[in-house]
Amino acid sequence: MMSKATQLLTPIKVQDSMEANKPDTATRILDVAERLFVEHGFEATSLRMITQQAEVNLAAVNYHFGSKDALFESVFMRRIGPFVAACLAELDTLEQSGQTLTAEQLVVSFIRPCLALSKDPARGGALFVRLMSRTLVENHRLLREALNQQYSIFVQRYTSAFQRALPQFGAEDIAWRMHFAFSVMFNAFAGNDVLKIFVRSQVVTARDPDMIVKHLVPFVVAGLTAPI
Amino acid sequence: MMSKATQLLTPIKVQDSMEANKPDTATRILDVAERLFVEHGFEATSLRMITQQAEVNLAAVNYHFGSKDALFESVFMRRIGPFVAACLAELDTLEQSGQTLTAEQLVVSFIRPCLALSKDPARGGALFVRLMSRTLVENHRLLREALNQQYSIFVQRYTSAFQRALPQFGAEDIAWRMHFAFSVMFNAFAGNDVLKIFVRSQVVTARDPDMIVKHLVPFVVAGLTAPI
DNA sequence: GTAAGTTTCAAACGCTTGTTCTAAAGTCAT
DNA sequence: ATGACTTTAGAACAAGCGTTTGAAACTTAC
Repeated sequence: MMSKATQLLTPIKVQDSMEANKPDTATRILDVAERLFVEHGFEATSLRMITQQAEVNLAAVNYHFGSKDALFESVFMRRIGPFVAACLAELDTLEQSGQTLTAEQLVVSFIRPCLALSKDPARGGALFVRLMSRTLVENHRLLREALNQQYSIFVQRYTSAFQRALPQFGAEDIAWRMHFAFSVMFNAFAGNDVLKIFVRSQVVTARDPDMIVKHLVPFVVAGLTAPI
Repeated sequence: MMSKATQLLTPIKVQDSMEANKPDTATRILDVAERLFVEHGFEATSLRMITQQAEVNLAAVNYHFGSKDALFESVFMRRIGPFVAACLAELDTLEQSGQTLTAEQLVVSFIRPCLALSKDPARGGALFVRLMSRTLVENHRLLREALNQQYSIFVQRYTSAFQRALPQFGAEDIAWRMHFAFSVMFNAFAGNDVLKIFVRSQVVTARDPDMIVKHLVPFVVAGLTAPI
């Protein structure tokens, strides 16, 4: 297997324009695995399902990624870095303006990257948010180990930003409200409509991202800023 | 296998007080399966894990329930009926008072049964709410088929109640806000803290149900009633 | 053209899965 | 105690799982 450093130095291969403009093996595996992990979950997705749909050999997964666990980690890591970076960039821009930030601005700084993600199929579209919500509820090894401290800066930055935006609340109140706020935002973009447990289809099944935002922002901001 | 009708007519068996006051085979399977389905998910829970922990024979699951799928359905159905009934009973009590209901009253009418569930180990404690959130994100066959229309009364009752409590909003706005409200309430009781993706432990890990409610109600009510 | 390195491929490995089968054990009314 | 019925028990089943192997095919550099 090519090392990671070697990969970066390798010149980009020009594809035969005739038959295959499809991406290379590893990328095809990542794309298919991402979709199937979201649709069926980690355990219910077999390597044979992945390799068949990606049109690669069964052994290719273990060759390129080492194991099914490592494949999941690669799928997740491919997206989370750019996503967190996008959120932090939004925060940077806001804070550089010097003005006192509102809760709404902070909410939007998180929602905007979600929205961009939802509209960009090249970055997996809305799949990654759904993958995160699945990964969360499936309580993956990945979350308890590798990932845990690596992106803690995300929560730290938002926590201190919200503490400055909502100085009337104590640290514990802020933590609770952030928990609720991010919970509803994540699930909104992931399309987890709890009420669909009880009825066949809700209005949310349309899932126009702009529509989500339009209704989501007032709800979350009101919840965050409500007097105790 | 005993038919369902026969089961209801069978007199309750007096247990030997000496060694086994543990419940009968089917109940023990249901209890263990409920816990393991919540902990590991449906696919990652094997019948052998269940039967070993329940201290019953492997074949007992297929004998009493027919299949693993049917076992899951039984686990779910055992809880959902009483839960929905509790919510509707709260609604009945409120509406019989004749007064105009507030959004907060409606929120509490849902939260109170969640709270009662969380505090009653005999009814699975907080497990059932977690099971629902897992079932939702795992997109189970059960939800797409059997369950779907059976408890639609739940959503109907809350929808019309919220429409009366918040007459300033249109039907679509109500639907969106209910989607958000129930999303955050479910995830709060299920303990799904999205931010724990990024940091090791949040304040929520304590999970004192009364603490959840104290912070949850103001957030949800503010979100529901916020001007558009 | 040769050799070294990289990637693909088919086949097989040992293991676990849900389910089934048949016999044994237990329960209960007559 | 007999016979009908219900429940438990251990063993086995075919099928699917993640992973490994070794050779073939391809690519790249000299």
